[in-house]
This record gives sequence, C-alpha cells and structure tokens, in this order.
Amino acid sequence: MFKPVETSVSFPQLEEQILAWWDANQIVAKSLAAGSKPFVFYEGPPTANGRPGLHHVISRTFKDIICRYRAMQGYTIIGRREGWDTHGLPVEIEVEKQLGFSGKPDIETYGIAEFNARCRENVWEYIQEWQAFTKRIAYWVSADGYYTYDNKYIESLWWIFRQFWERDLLFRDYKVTMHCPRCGTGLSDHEVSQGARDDVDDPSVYIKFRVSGETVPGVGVHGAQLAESLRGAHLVAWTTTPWTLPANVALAVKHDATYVDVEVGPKHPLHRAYRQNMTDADASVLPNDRLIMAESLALRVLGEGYTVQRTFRGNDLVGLRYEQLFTGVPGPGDEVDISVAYRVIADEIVTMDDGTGIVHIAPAYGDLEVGRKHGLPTLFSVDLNGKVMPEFAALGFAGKFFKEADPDITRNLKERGLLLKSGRVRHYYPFCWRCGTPLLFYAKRSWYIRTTAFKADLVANNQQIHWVPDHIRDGRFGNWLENNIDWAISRERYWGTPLPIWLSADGSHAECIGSLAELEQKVGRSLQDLDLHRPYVDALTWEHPQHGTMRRIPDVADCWFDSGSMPVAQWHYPFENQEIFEAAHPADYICEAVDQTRGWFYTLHAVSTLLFDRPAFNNVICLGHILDEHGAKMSKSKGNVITPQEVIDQYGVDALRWYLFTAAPPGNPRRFSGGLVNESLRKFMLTLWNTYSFFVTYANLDGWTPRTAGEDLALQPIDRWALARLNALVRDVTASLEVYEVFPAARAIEGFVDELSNWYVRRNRRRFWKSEADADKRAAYHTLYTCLLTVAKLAAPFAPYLAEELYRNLTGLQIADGAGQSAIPESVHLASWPLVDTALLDDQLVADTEALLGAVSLGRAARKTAGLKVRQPLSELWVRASTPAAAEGLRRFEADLRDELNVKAVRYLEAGSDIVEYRFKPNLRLVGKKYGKQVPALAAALKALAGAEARAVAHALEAGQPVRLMLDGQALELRPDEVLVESSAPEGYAVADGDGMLVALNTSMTAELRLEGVARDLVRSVQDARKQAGLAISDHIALTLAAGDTATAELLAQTLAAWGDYLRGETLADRLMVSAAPAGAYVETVDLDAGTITLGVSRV
RNA sequence: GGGCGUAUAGCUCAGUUGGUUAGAGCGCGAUCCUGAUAAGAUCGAGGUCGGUGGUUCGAGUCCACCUACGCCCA
Repeated sequence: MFKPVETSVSFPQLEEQILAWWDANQIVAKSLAAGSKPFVFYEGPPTANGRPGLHHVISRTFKDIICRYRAMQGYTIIGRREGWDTHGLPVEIEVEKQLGFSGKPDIETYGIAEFNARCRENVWEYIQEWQAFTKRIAYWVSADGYYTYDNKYIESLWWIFRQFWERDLLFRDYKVTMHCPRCGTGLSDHEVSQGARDDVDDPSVYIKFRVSGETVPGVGVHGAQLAESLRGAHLVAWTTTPWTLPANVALAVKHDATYVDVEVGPKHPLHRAYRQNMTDADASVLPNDRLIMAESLALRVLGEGYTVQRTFRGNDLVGLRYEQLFTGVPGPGDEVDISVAYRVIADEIVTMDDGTGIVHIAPAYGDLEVGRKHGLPTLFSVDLNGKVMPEFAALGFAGKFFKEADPDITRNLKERGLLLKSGRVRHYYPFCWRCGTPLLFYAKRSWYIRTTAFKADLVANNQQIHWVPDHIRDGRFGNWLENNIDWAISRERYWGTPLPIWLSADGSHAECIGSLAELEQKVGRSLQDLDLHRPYVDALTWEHPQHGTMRRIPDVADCWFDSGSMPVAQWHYPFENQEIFEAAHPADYICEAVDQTRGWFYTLHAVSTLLFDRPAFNNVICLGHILDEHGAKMSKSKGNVITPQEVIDQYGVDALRWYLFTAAPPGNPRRFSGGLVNESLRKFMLTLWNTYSFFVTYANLDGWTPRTAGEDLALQPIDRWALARLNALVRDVTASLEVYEVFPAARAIEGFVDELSNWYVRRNRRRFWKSEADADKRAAYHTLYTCLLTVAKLAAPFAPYLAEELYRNLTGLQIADGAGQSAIPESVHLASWPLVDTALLDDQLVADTEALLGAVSLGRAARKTAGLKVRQPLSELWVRASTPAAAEGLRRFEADLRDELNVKAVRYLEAGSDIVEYRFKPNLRLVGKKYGKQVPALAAALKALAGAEARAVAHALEAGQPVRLMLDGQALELRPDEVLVESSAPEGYAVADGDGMLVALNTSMTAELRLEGVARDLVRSVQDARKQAGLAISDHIALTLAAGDTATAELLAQTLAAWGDYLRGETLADRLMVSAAPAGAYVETVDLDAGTITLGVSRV
C-alpha cells in the first residue's frame, strides 16, 4: 500500500521532513559523489558579510537546477562546492563602521594586523545563516569550499601574477582616482556617491588660449594655412576648476561640430579693453578681438554684437598649437615630451551642452583617458595634500589649498588679458563623505594588466560562449570587450591579496614573486607560518646587490581579480591538483546576475583568455534583477525588502523556486510579491498534489500494484494520448534544458500537469471508481502512475522536495520489495533522467486531442450563449474543423466529444451540406510572399465568392483540389492549403467559433431529452444530499421523492418511468419511492428546472 | 553623456522567421460543472501592444527618433 495522502498539505512542513530524511540518509553526499562523466560548474563566490537575500535565492536555484539535471543524467559535477569572496572594500568599510573609523589614517593608527584580523572575522559574521539558507533552499553544494583569503588561494594568484609579469603584461601607469586631500586616501565610487552634491557653488570661467600660428607635424598644407590665418586669435574654453589650468596640455573639440572665428569690436563688453579697465578713448583704437568657439554656443557665450569671420569643422582645428598658460610639473621620475602638448585634439568627450565646445584637458586631474588616447603628457600643479606645488611660487599661489587658488589663478589670467569672462555656477561636485573636503580627481601611479593587448582574443573567445539570453554576448558583454581598457589591478587598501611585487628603493628595479618557495629563497628562511596578508608580507625585504633594499609595493589586488581567478586558485593550481584543474577548465556552466558582465563574467574571461587563450565558461545564464511589486529596486532604505525566510516559511521553497522558474525568462527583470509565489503554489503544486492524492487514494482502495514485466495493457486512446503527451513532454523539457532554457521547460511541465489533472483524470474518474478490477482499470492506473512518476523525475531539478515526496511514495512499493529491486534508487535525485520512449510518441494523437479540447471549449461557449447547462442533453452538435486532418482527429474522439458536451450526435459540416454559407480568406503566411501586392485583390476576390459558387469551391478544397480565380484578367491557382475556409452559423443553432473551428448546437428540445435532463438534475441533487448527510461513498440508501405541485409530480413520474434504474444505480438507492421522507431521513428541498422537489435520504 | 535591456488587460507575464479575431494566469463580476482538487469551464471589462514617424500588400514583431524604468559604464 502507498502511504495515504491527504489533499490538504503544508508544503513548508513537508519540506522540513524531507530535509531531515535527506540528512539522515546522506542523500546530498550521495548525489555529489554519483555520476561517471564530468560536468564542470563554477560557483561565483558571494561575500558572506550580509544576510542572504532573494536575489541569492534566484542565482542559487538557477545554479542548482542545471547541476541537478546533469547529475540525473549521470554526470559528476566538478566544482559543485561553496566558494566565498572574502576580500575587498565592502568588508573593510563594514569593519570601519564597527570601529567608528573615518578613513585610512584611523586604520594605520589602529594597526593593519588588527584591522585585517577583524576583516577576516567579519566575513564569517553571517556564515551560519548562509549555510542554513543554502541547505533550506536545497542548493546542493559541498561544504568543502574555497576561500579567497586562504594562503593557498593567494599563492595561486601570485603564480598568475608571475605569469603575467614574465610576459610583460603587468605595468605601472597613472590612474585617475577620487582623492581626499585631507584624509590622504582614494575613495571608492560608493564613497564618492555618498558625498556628492549637485548644488555646489563654483567659479565659471571662460579662458582664452592664444593661437600660435603653428601646427604639430603631420598636419597638411591646408591646416598650416589655417593656423597661419588664425595666428593671434584665441581659442575659448570653459572650466569650473581654474586650479586645473596649470596642468593643461591640450584643448579638445568635437570633430564634426561647426566652429566659428568671430570678431568682437572694442565696444563689445567682452573685448579685452573692458577687462583691463581702459578708457573709451584708449580702447577705441584697439583692433578687434578674434575668438574661436562652437557656432552653436557663441551667442550664449558672447551675447549680441559679434561678427562671424569664417566657419570650419572641428576636424580642421586639430593639430593647431596654442601658447601655454602656465608651466606644469611632470610627475616624479617621469620623462615627458612637452613638444606634443598644447595643441588641439578632437575627442568624443566634447559636447555642445554647455561651455564653448572647446574643452580644456588636464590629464592629471580627470582627463587621463583622453590624454592617453592622444599621447599627451601628464602634468601636475597640485600635490596629494591638495596644495599648489612649490614650482608656482613665483606666481604667488604656491602652497595654497587647490580651491583657494582658484581666485588667484583667475586674477592672474585676467591681468594677462586671457580671461574672457567669469561668474559663478551651481553644479555637481563630489566631497569626502567623512570630512566634507572637496575631492580631487587625481592621477596616481597604479598597476595595470595589459588586457588591451588581447582584445582580439577576448572578443574571439566570447564568440564561443553560449549566453542565455543571447543578446548579452554581442550586446552588453561584447560591447564591453570592444571598448576594453587595461585592467587597473592595484588598490591602496589593506584587506586583500597583496600584490607580489617588490621594488628597489631607487625605483629602478622590480621583481614579481610567483610562489611561497620563491619568497622563502629570497628572504632566506622558512615562511610556513606566514599569513600571506598585510602587514606580514610587507615586513619581508631583501638586499639586491645592485639596487639596494627590495620592499613590497603597498598595494593589494582588486578583489575581482581574486574571484576571476577562481578556476585556477580554487584548486591551488599549479602547486596541487593539476589533474582536477585540467578536467575542470573551462566550466560547462556558470550563472550570475547581469551586473556581473563587467564583474565576474569579465574577470573570469580576461584571466582565462590571458593565461590560456580560451573561455573560462561555455554556457552562462545571465539573470535579471528582482524588483518589488511596484517595479522599484528592493533596498533597505525603501523598506520594501522581502526576505527569503518569510516567503519560505509561508509557501515553502519549492513554490518559491517554481515561481522563479516560471514567472519570466531569467534574463528579464521581475517583480516580486508573496502573492505571486502563492499563485505558483496553487496553480502548479496543488494541482499536481491533488492528482497524486487522487491516484494514491484509489490505488490503495483497489490494492493496485504496478505493472509486472510482460503484462499486456488494455490501453484506451486517452491512455495512449496521456503517454504520448508525457513522452513529448520529456522530449521538450530535455531539449530546453540542453540549451539552458529553464523557463520554457518549467512552463511545459506546468502545462502537462494541468492537462493531466483537468483532462485525463477528469475524463477517467469512472474507470478508477468502478468496482470490477479489470484490464481497463489497470490500464488507467498504469497510465496515471507512469505520468506521475515521470513528472516527479522531470520536476526534481525544479522542485526538489515535492518531487522527492512523490517519488518516494510512488516507488515505495518496489523499494520495499527488497530483493531484485535494488535498481530503484532511494531518492529521486539519485534517479536517472527520463528518456523519451519514441514508441509511445504520437504527435497526431496529441494534435487530435488538442482539436477535441478546442471543440469542447467552443461547445461550452455555445451552450453558454444559448443558456443551456451541460447537464441538459441535446440532440446534435455540428462541427466544422479547421482542416480535414483536424476533422479526422475529432472523429477519433467523437465519443468523448458527445460525452463532454452531453449531446446525442455529432455531425460534420461538409461542403455538400447547404445549411451554412461559406467564406474564404487567403492563408496569408503562405500567400503573402508569393503574391505580394496582389494580396488585397486576392483577398477581395475570395471574399466575393458566394452561394453555389462558394459551395463548389468549398467542395473542391475539401477534395484537395486547387481553386482557380481571375484577378485583373489573370488566372490564378491557389492550392488548398493557401485558402482558409470559414462557415457561417446554421440557422436556429447556438454557435461558437475560433481558431478556424466552428461548432453549432441544435437547441431544439424534445420531451425525451427533457426527461433525461430532469433525471440528471435529480442524480446531482441526490449526490449532493448524500454528501450533506455525511454518507460514505459506498453507502446504500433509501430514497424518497416528493413533488411540490401536480405538474412537477407528473414530470417526476415520467422521469422515473424512463430513468428510474439510472437514478437508483447512480445514487446507490436500493429503495426508491415517491412519497414524503420517513422520520430520521436526511431531507432537502431543491428547486430544479422541473420544479420543487423534496428529497429524503437515509442509509440502509 | 554612452551601451544594453525592459515597456502588451486592473496585476504578473507569454507572444516562435512580420500574416488572418494579440493570448495565459491572478483579481473582480456572472453563469455552469464537480463524490480527487485549496480546483475546473464559459462569458464579461472591449488592450491607442509606452509615444511619434518610417519600411511593407500587411507591424506587438523590422528601422529611426523620443519618453519612463532597470543594470553597467563615463
């Protein structure tokens, strides 16, 4: 016997029980150990210093489902293990908050050793919660995980750095960072956004750069002539940061914008005369000023009163030289080529939104990328403390804080006649979130990985990756690779992988250490007890014979490098596990959210391409983000965060998982609410559960046992349909999962379960009820059992708990049998993925049933319009199917159609019958391409067919013959499949149509039909009364009936005469009398269409 | 500012290479069916398929521009 199944079920409770059973029987360990062929998975490591959220449920269930699917197919999943991202700024910030720190100086004072120790602890703050969560959502991974702070992990990273070093892929260059001059530290983007304000009052100055009349080499004759003609004119640029002007090295224009050379006369308020307080008389003899700026901005800058001398495009100005305003200072140790500076360049950064269309470029303070692109030198004027450098002492503003130097610089330019105009502006500017000091954009020395040298390989390897959704490959990810910039790898922080680079005191010699052994050799002692973190590695130095003391550079690695290197470092390759590393690269599958395109997806791809010239992963599901039910981001500050726990407690993990798989394609952003999970639960899980419960209830009553080997089955067409549909489902679900399309797979299962419950079970209830245990009944049981067990296996990767419960109970009989049944695994997750039984596939049968379901649906609609309930039998139903094939299908299931719609006969509308009119339409999908512009005329010609001619055409089409039409004097021949036939409703019938099908019910009523209708009404009422009286299904009864009036009494008498036996049989009424109810009977008075009748029911 | 994505019924979402009357579920209302079901069926609210233009015999679908939102980058 099966374990009895209640229809009411608490899934959260059920799941806890199964979880306990998994634990007790080590099912997870058995599953992880099983399999014979490798499938490689990479776990993208989360940082466990916060609570797991819903987005973690999504990524983990999508990781889990593919791993489970592959495991059921007999694969061993390599890399199905926890992984933890332990380094990085988020951890440091968290600890700084706990300690009440306000920046790097506090950390230094506190001590790096102690600080890092706290970071190490902080990572594990929520680890228990994470592990409990992982277990509860049934994300099956080995707890034998990898940790990025592990010495072995770091050693592998060092090995990678060393590989890059040897290939000259590591280099030092400037990088612009947001720098707080008071705290003396760089700030992360996150910190910058915390302190930025958009209403900052700053100077707004328009500066004149005098054209020298020369050009840089390589500019053509035309350019040289232009330069000569512009000699003495001024290029006008706009800035809100005058302090950056001494670091200016170029002016940028927009290549395709129009620029003008304008003149303003001495009376113009912006003429230099008015800037220098000259008298009118003196001024009036001065020549006009010539100014260059974008045409579209000239009026806004100058106001009225200027004359345009000539216009040219931005490109024409490129290469023009101008006179420098100040002399910038090269960075320490830098050799700069000043001859390439002070010229006009064209760059995309220039916009026509504000300013003059000419942008002042100071690479050191923000325009580094532009500078690099155009080969410009980087010059400084302000140091890291925010003070103007001593080199500017002669100008009087050396040592001033950079913001306070603004007025001095502006005044200096004004005195030199180089200030066009000045004012104030309110705009966006970042401040230090801790101390409120204005931040500097500052080019600092950083270490880079030369990824740009591999751009072509990065792009080519990306083409090998199967992305879901596919637009990511050439869209977001592809574009990112196309615009690749070198990877700035160093961070001036504490809790991270120390960069293994040691530099001599004079800066002229550097070494990269690739292993612990090598470091031991350098320092001449064992380092087995060394923690490979700051400050311990910083203390290790050695003497170089030529270059003196070698010290480690203070930087740590970008923590994205840690996680991007996990394919190598998780195995401590190449120091250990060479074999497993080789087998586990590249990954067959990874999955994370879309924000990882520039994060983990990229760093994995970059490290793998640079090291091995192959992708790191072959398939990737890229998830969209989860939003609240109003489409807003979930965030603590908005208070709209839904925790996984509350959802799981209420609905269970499977319902949540099922929702996530079926709600939307995984790449789409999704709105979330508990109600949606409840919908999944009711729609899918309860439907499946109730079907399962139905099966178990009746199988137990009958003492049914599964089919024995060799037993012949008396399968009915509907059984064959269910099995065909089931095998098509196996085929489709497998095909979808093979290409990592989880959403259609889950939807397909849902669709099948719906039809299994609402068609197969509903249609076959009587076969399960009937008392004789014959072959027909066994066929029904076999069919339903097979469907349920197979669905349990198909659903196992999606809803692991529910599937387990079904599987365990449904296979319990065989497992309990013991001997000879050991082939049946104890858990669905150790079972094999179902294979398609092609012998059972029958697409025609499935299509026929679809046609039948369509006809039933239309029939109900027709009844509805006529106001005739299904319980009332009708004489006939006319059907016109969309195609002759569909008509054939309907004929096969005519009995079901009659029964479902309660009609005595089904007739088919054919061309020969003249009770309807025919209409024709072109089958556009076929005809459109063929006839193009003639389509409207063609449609009109078909529409014009009527009467006998139309009937003849319909007849021809039915016989498979082509239709000939005259169109604009041309003869056309349309094949039967190129014409769609519709028929009008026959007169006097209740009609419904759709999808090319038409049904018409004959609504005329006969006395006989009426009596049968009354009989069925009575049966229904008595059954209801039995239920109300609390009788068991098998109880026999004595039934009394009493009519409320004479007309009803007459009708009742006639009904009983014709249908008495039917009534007795259906209701198990051993005695049936027309009389008042005896004492003690359950009595109910019902209003039927026939009239009022009082029922008396009592058990016998 | 740039890239990518999303926008379809009150809500959550489907919509295959452009094709005939744009679908499903939920919610609401009505009717019906039911001795597995917490279920199911039918109908209803008449969807400006975000907007504007274009290509086409034909556009929710392709193209351009715009708007809103999300992510990433600057």
